[in-house]
Amino acid sequence: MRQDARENRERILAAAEKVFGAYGGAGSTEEVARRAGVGIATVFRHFATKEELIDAALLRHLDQLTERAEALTLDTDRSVAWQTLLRTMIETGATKLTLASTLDDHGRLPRSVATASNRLKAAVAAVLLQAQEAGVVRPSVTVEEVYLLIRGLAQATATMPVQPATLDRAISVVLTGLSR
Amino acid sequence: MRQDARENRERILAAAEKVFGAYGGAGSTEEVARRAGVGIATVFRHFATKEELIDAALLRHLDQLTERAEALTLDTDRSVAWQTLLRTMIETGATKLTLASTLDDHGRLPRSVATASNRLKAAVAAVLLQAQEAGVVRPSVTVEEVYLLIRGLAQATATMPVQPATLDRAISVVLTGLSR
Amino acid sequence: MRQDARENRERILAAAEKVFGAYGGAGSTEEVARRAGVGIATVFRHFATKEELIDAALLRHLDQLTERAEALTLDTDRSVAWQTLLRTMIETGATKLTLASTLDDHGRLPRSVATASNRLKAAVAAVLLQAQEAGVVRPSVTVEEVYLLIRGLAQATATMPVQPATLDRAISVVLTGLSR
Amino acid sequence: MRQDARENRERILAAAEKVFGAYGGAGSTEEVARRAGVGIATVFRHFATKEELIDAALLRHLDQLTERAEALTLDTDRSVAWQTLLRTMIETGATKLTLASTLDDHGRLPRSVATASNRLKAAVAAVLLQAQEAGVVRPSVTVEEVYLLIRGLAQATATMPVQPATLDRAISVVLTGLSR
DNA sequence: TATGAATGAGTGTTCATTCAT
DNA sequence: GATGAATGAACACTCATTCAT
Repeated sequence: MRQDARENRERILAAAEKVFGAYGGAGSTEEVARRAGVGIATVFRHFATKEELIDAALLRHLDQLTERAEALTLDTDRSVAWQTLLRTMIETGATKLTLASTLDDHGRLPRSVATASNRLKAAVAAVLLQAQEAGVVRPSVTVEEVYLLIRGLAQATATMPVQPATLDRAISVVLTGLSR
Repeated sequence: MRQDARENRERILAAAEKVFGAYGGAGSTEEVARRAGVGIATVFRHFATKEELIDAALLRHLDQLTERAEALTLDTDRSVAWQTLLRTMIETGATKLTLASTLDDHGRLPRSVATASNRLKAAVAAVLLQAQEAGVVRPSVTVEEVYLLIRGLAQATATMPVQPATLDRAISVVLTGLSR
Repeated sequence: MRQDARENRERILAAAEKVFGAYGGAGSTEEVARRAGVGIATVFRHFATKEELIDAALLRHLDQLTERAEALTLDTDRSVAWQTLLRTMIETGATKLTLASTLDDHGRLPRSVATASNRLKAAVAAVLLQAQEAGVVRPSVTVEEVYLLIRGLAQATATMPVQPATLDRAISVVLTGLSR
Repeated sequence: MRQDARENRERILAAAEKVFGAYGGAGSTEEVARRAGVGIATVFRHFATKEELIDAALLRHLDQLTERAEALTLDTDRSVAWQTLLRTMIETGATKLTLASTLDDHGRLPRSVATASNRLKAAVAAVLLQAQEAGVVRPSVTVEEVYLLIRGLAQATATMPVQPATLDRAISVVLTGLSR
């Protein structure tokens, strides 16, 4: 039964990511259950609260991004690694869920998510440092503003259809602005 | 009583701007009524529908921003005008733009709002052009990416507390990136 | 001003008859005001309560019918007078309003309406008596059942579209049933 | 819990029949819930809409009447069967038919209800035919006017208190009128 | 005096969460 | 352990009635 439970949990989280990603906190828990192919009570057995569910989905998402960022640390071409990181984070929409949960209860994001967020920030910082060492990014740049810029573009593209070319140009502007 | 009605309308719009700005479409109409100090039915007498209310608040906001942008066109120091515009839009536009984009996302966005949105974009384009003529911004830059960058930072700061210094640095990055 | 008030009162009553006749007690007071071309407050100045308004409209209607019935008493051909009365009462939909008000507060119709109703019943009784004297209606018949039959057909035709031919046949059945 | 749900559904329908029968479409869904002894949401889980609930209650009622009418077809004494049918439909059908007709008036009346209504009319036609064959009813009579007369008396008795004796006499008039 | 704006109680409906099977 | 039914609090919206001009 452990196995089944695990699978259910995964299915629920995946469904939650889609639902809350698409509709924000306005997405309904029943919709999540439906997409996951389980009963509503099962969702609540795994996650006591809607908020908890959103947070868990967010966590999963952040962890996945962290993994990717850490993988990029090993990349040899640091300029490429740096650009790839930015693009990846922006495009996978890291923050659709941040948006959802944050708007909901304004400013109260639970410790676990904060931690995951910091872990991600650290991973980004690592890649950033390498980029700075490689001279691709100005030394005075901090992770904070980088993170803010990434989150901004991620949210903006997540909430509105954006021409790929336009996004490219925006990213270019940021990369240029960071380089000197 | 025409006068009273006008005043109430204004109070309601102001309240709506706060409420929907803070909580997005999830904000409740009753909360708007409470903050405006009127009965719930009064809100609905002025705006037949929650959506209509949101749209009206949005419109008002966009118009205010447009006005500011147009005023900046007359500024003599174009570099300052340019920087001021960005900062203003990011700082004050924050939540309203989030809301606008949320509505847009799901295909809503009535003509009037779309029009106001375009008017604003045109005003921004005007200031941008002057900045380019003054050599403050690279000629190849388009309003589109500028707009995207503004919206991104606006949304990001709206949905999460951001250190003012961090925002400043992020804006600097953007300004630099746009300048060359 | 007396004159204006009178006119308004009439206009309001006429509008009320239409509105409540068509939608029953579900018709809205504002709709009445609109159709009467007056402000809502004017309606309430004339009739303190929605119920009062409905009752007044009903009253007017009953009085008009009574007048017609009394006129028919003077008719020389009593068979024709009798048939005409039935037809008239059924077709003018005497009871649309009865229905409306009665359903609303179930069983509580105010004295004034009861009185008017009785006056009408008396007028009908007069015509009935003449018909009985003329041998057109069986002597054992009472106003009560006649009234009930009229009200029934009136309500039925008022609440559903009925083929004129069908109504004619139904009336014939009643006339026949009453005659022997 | 299938069982419980079934029971609740029945309880809700029974309550709806009472409430809407008595107050028409003006009856409130909450009142239905209260009488059924369930929460309001339970009502809406079973019937997604007030209208759906009304329709379902109507359907149930029409089906019950049809059943009774069909049973009467088997009766040996056709005169008695005929009289019983009329009486039954007028006395029990009262409010539900009012309701049905009200809905119909405004063009509602979903297919399922229309179908049930036609089935009932067919059943009545069958009993009528037998009565005509038995010489109890004139051959030229149509279901249409019979139906209209029934509906009329049903509605009239539903909307106003009527002396049983008076109703009896009215029914007698109709029966006589139909017989020759 | 007539008007139109304001009001709050009420209605249908939804949704996160709990309970019985 | 999983299910789906039940629940009540909340929300958008309506309407008879009152108030200020």
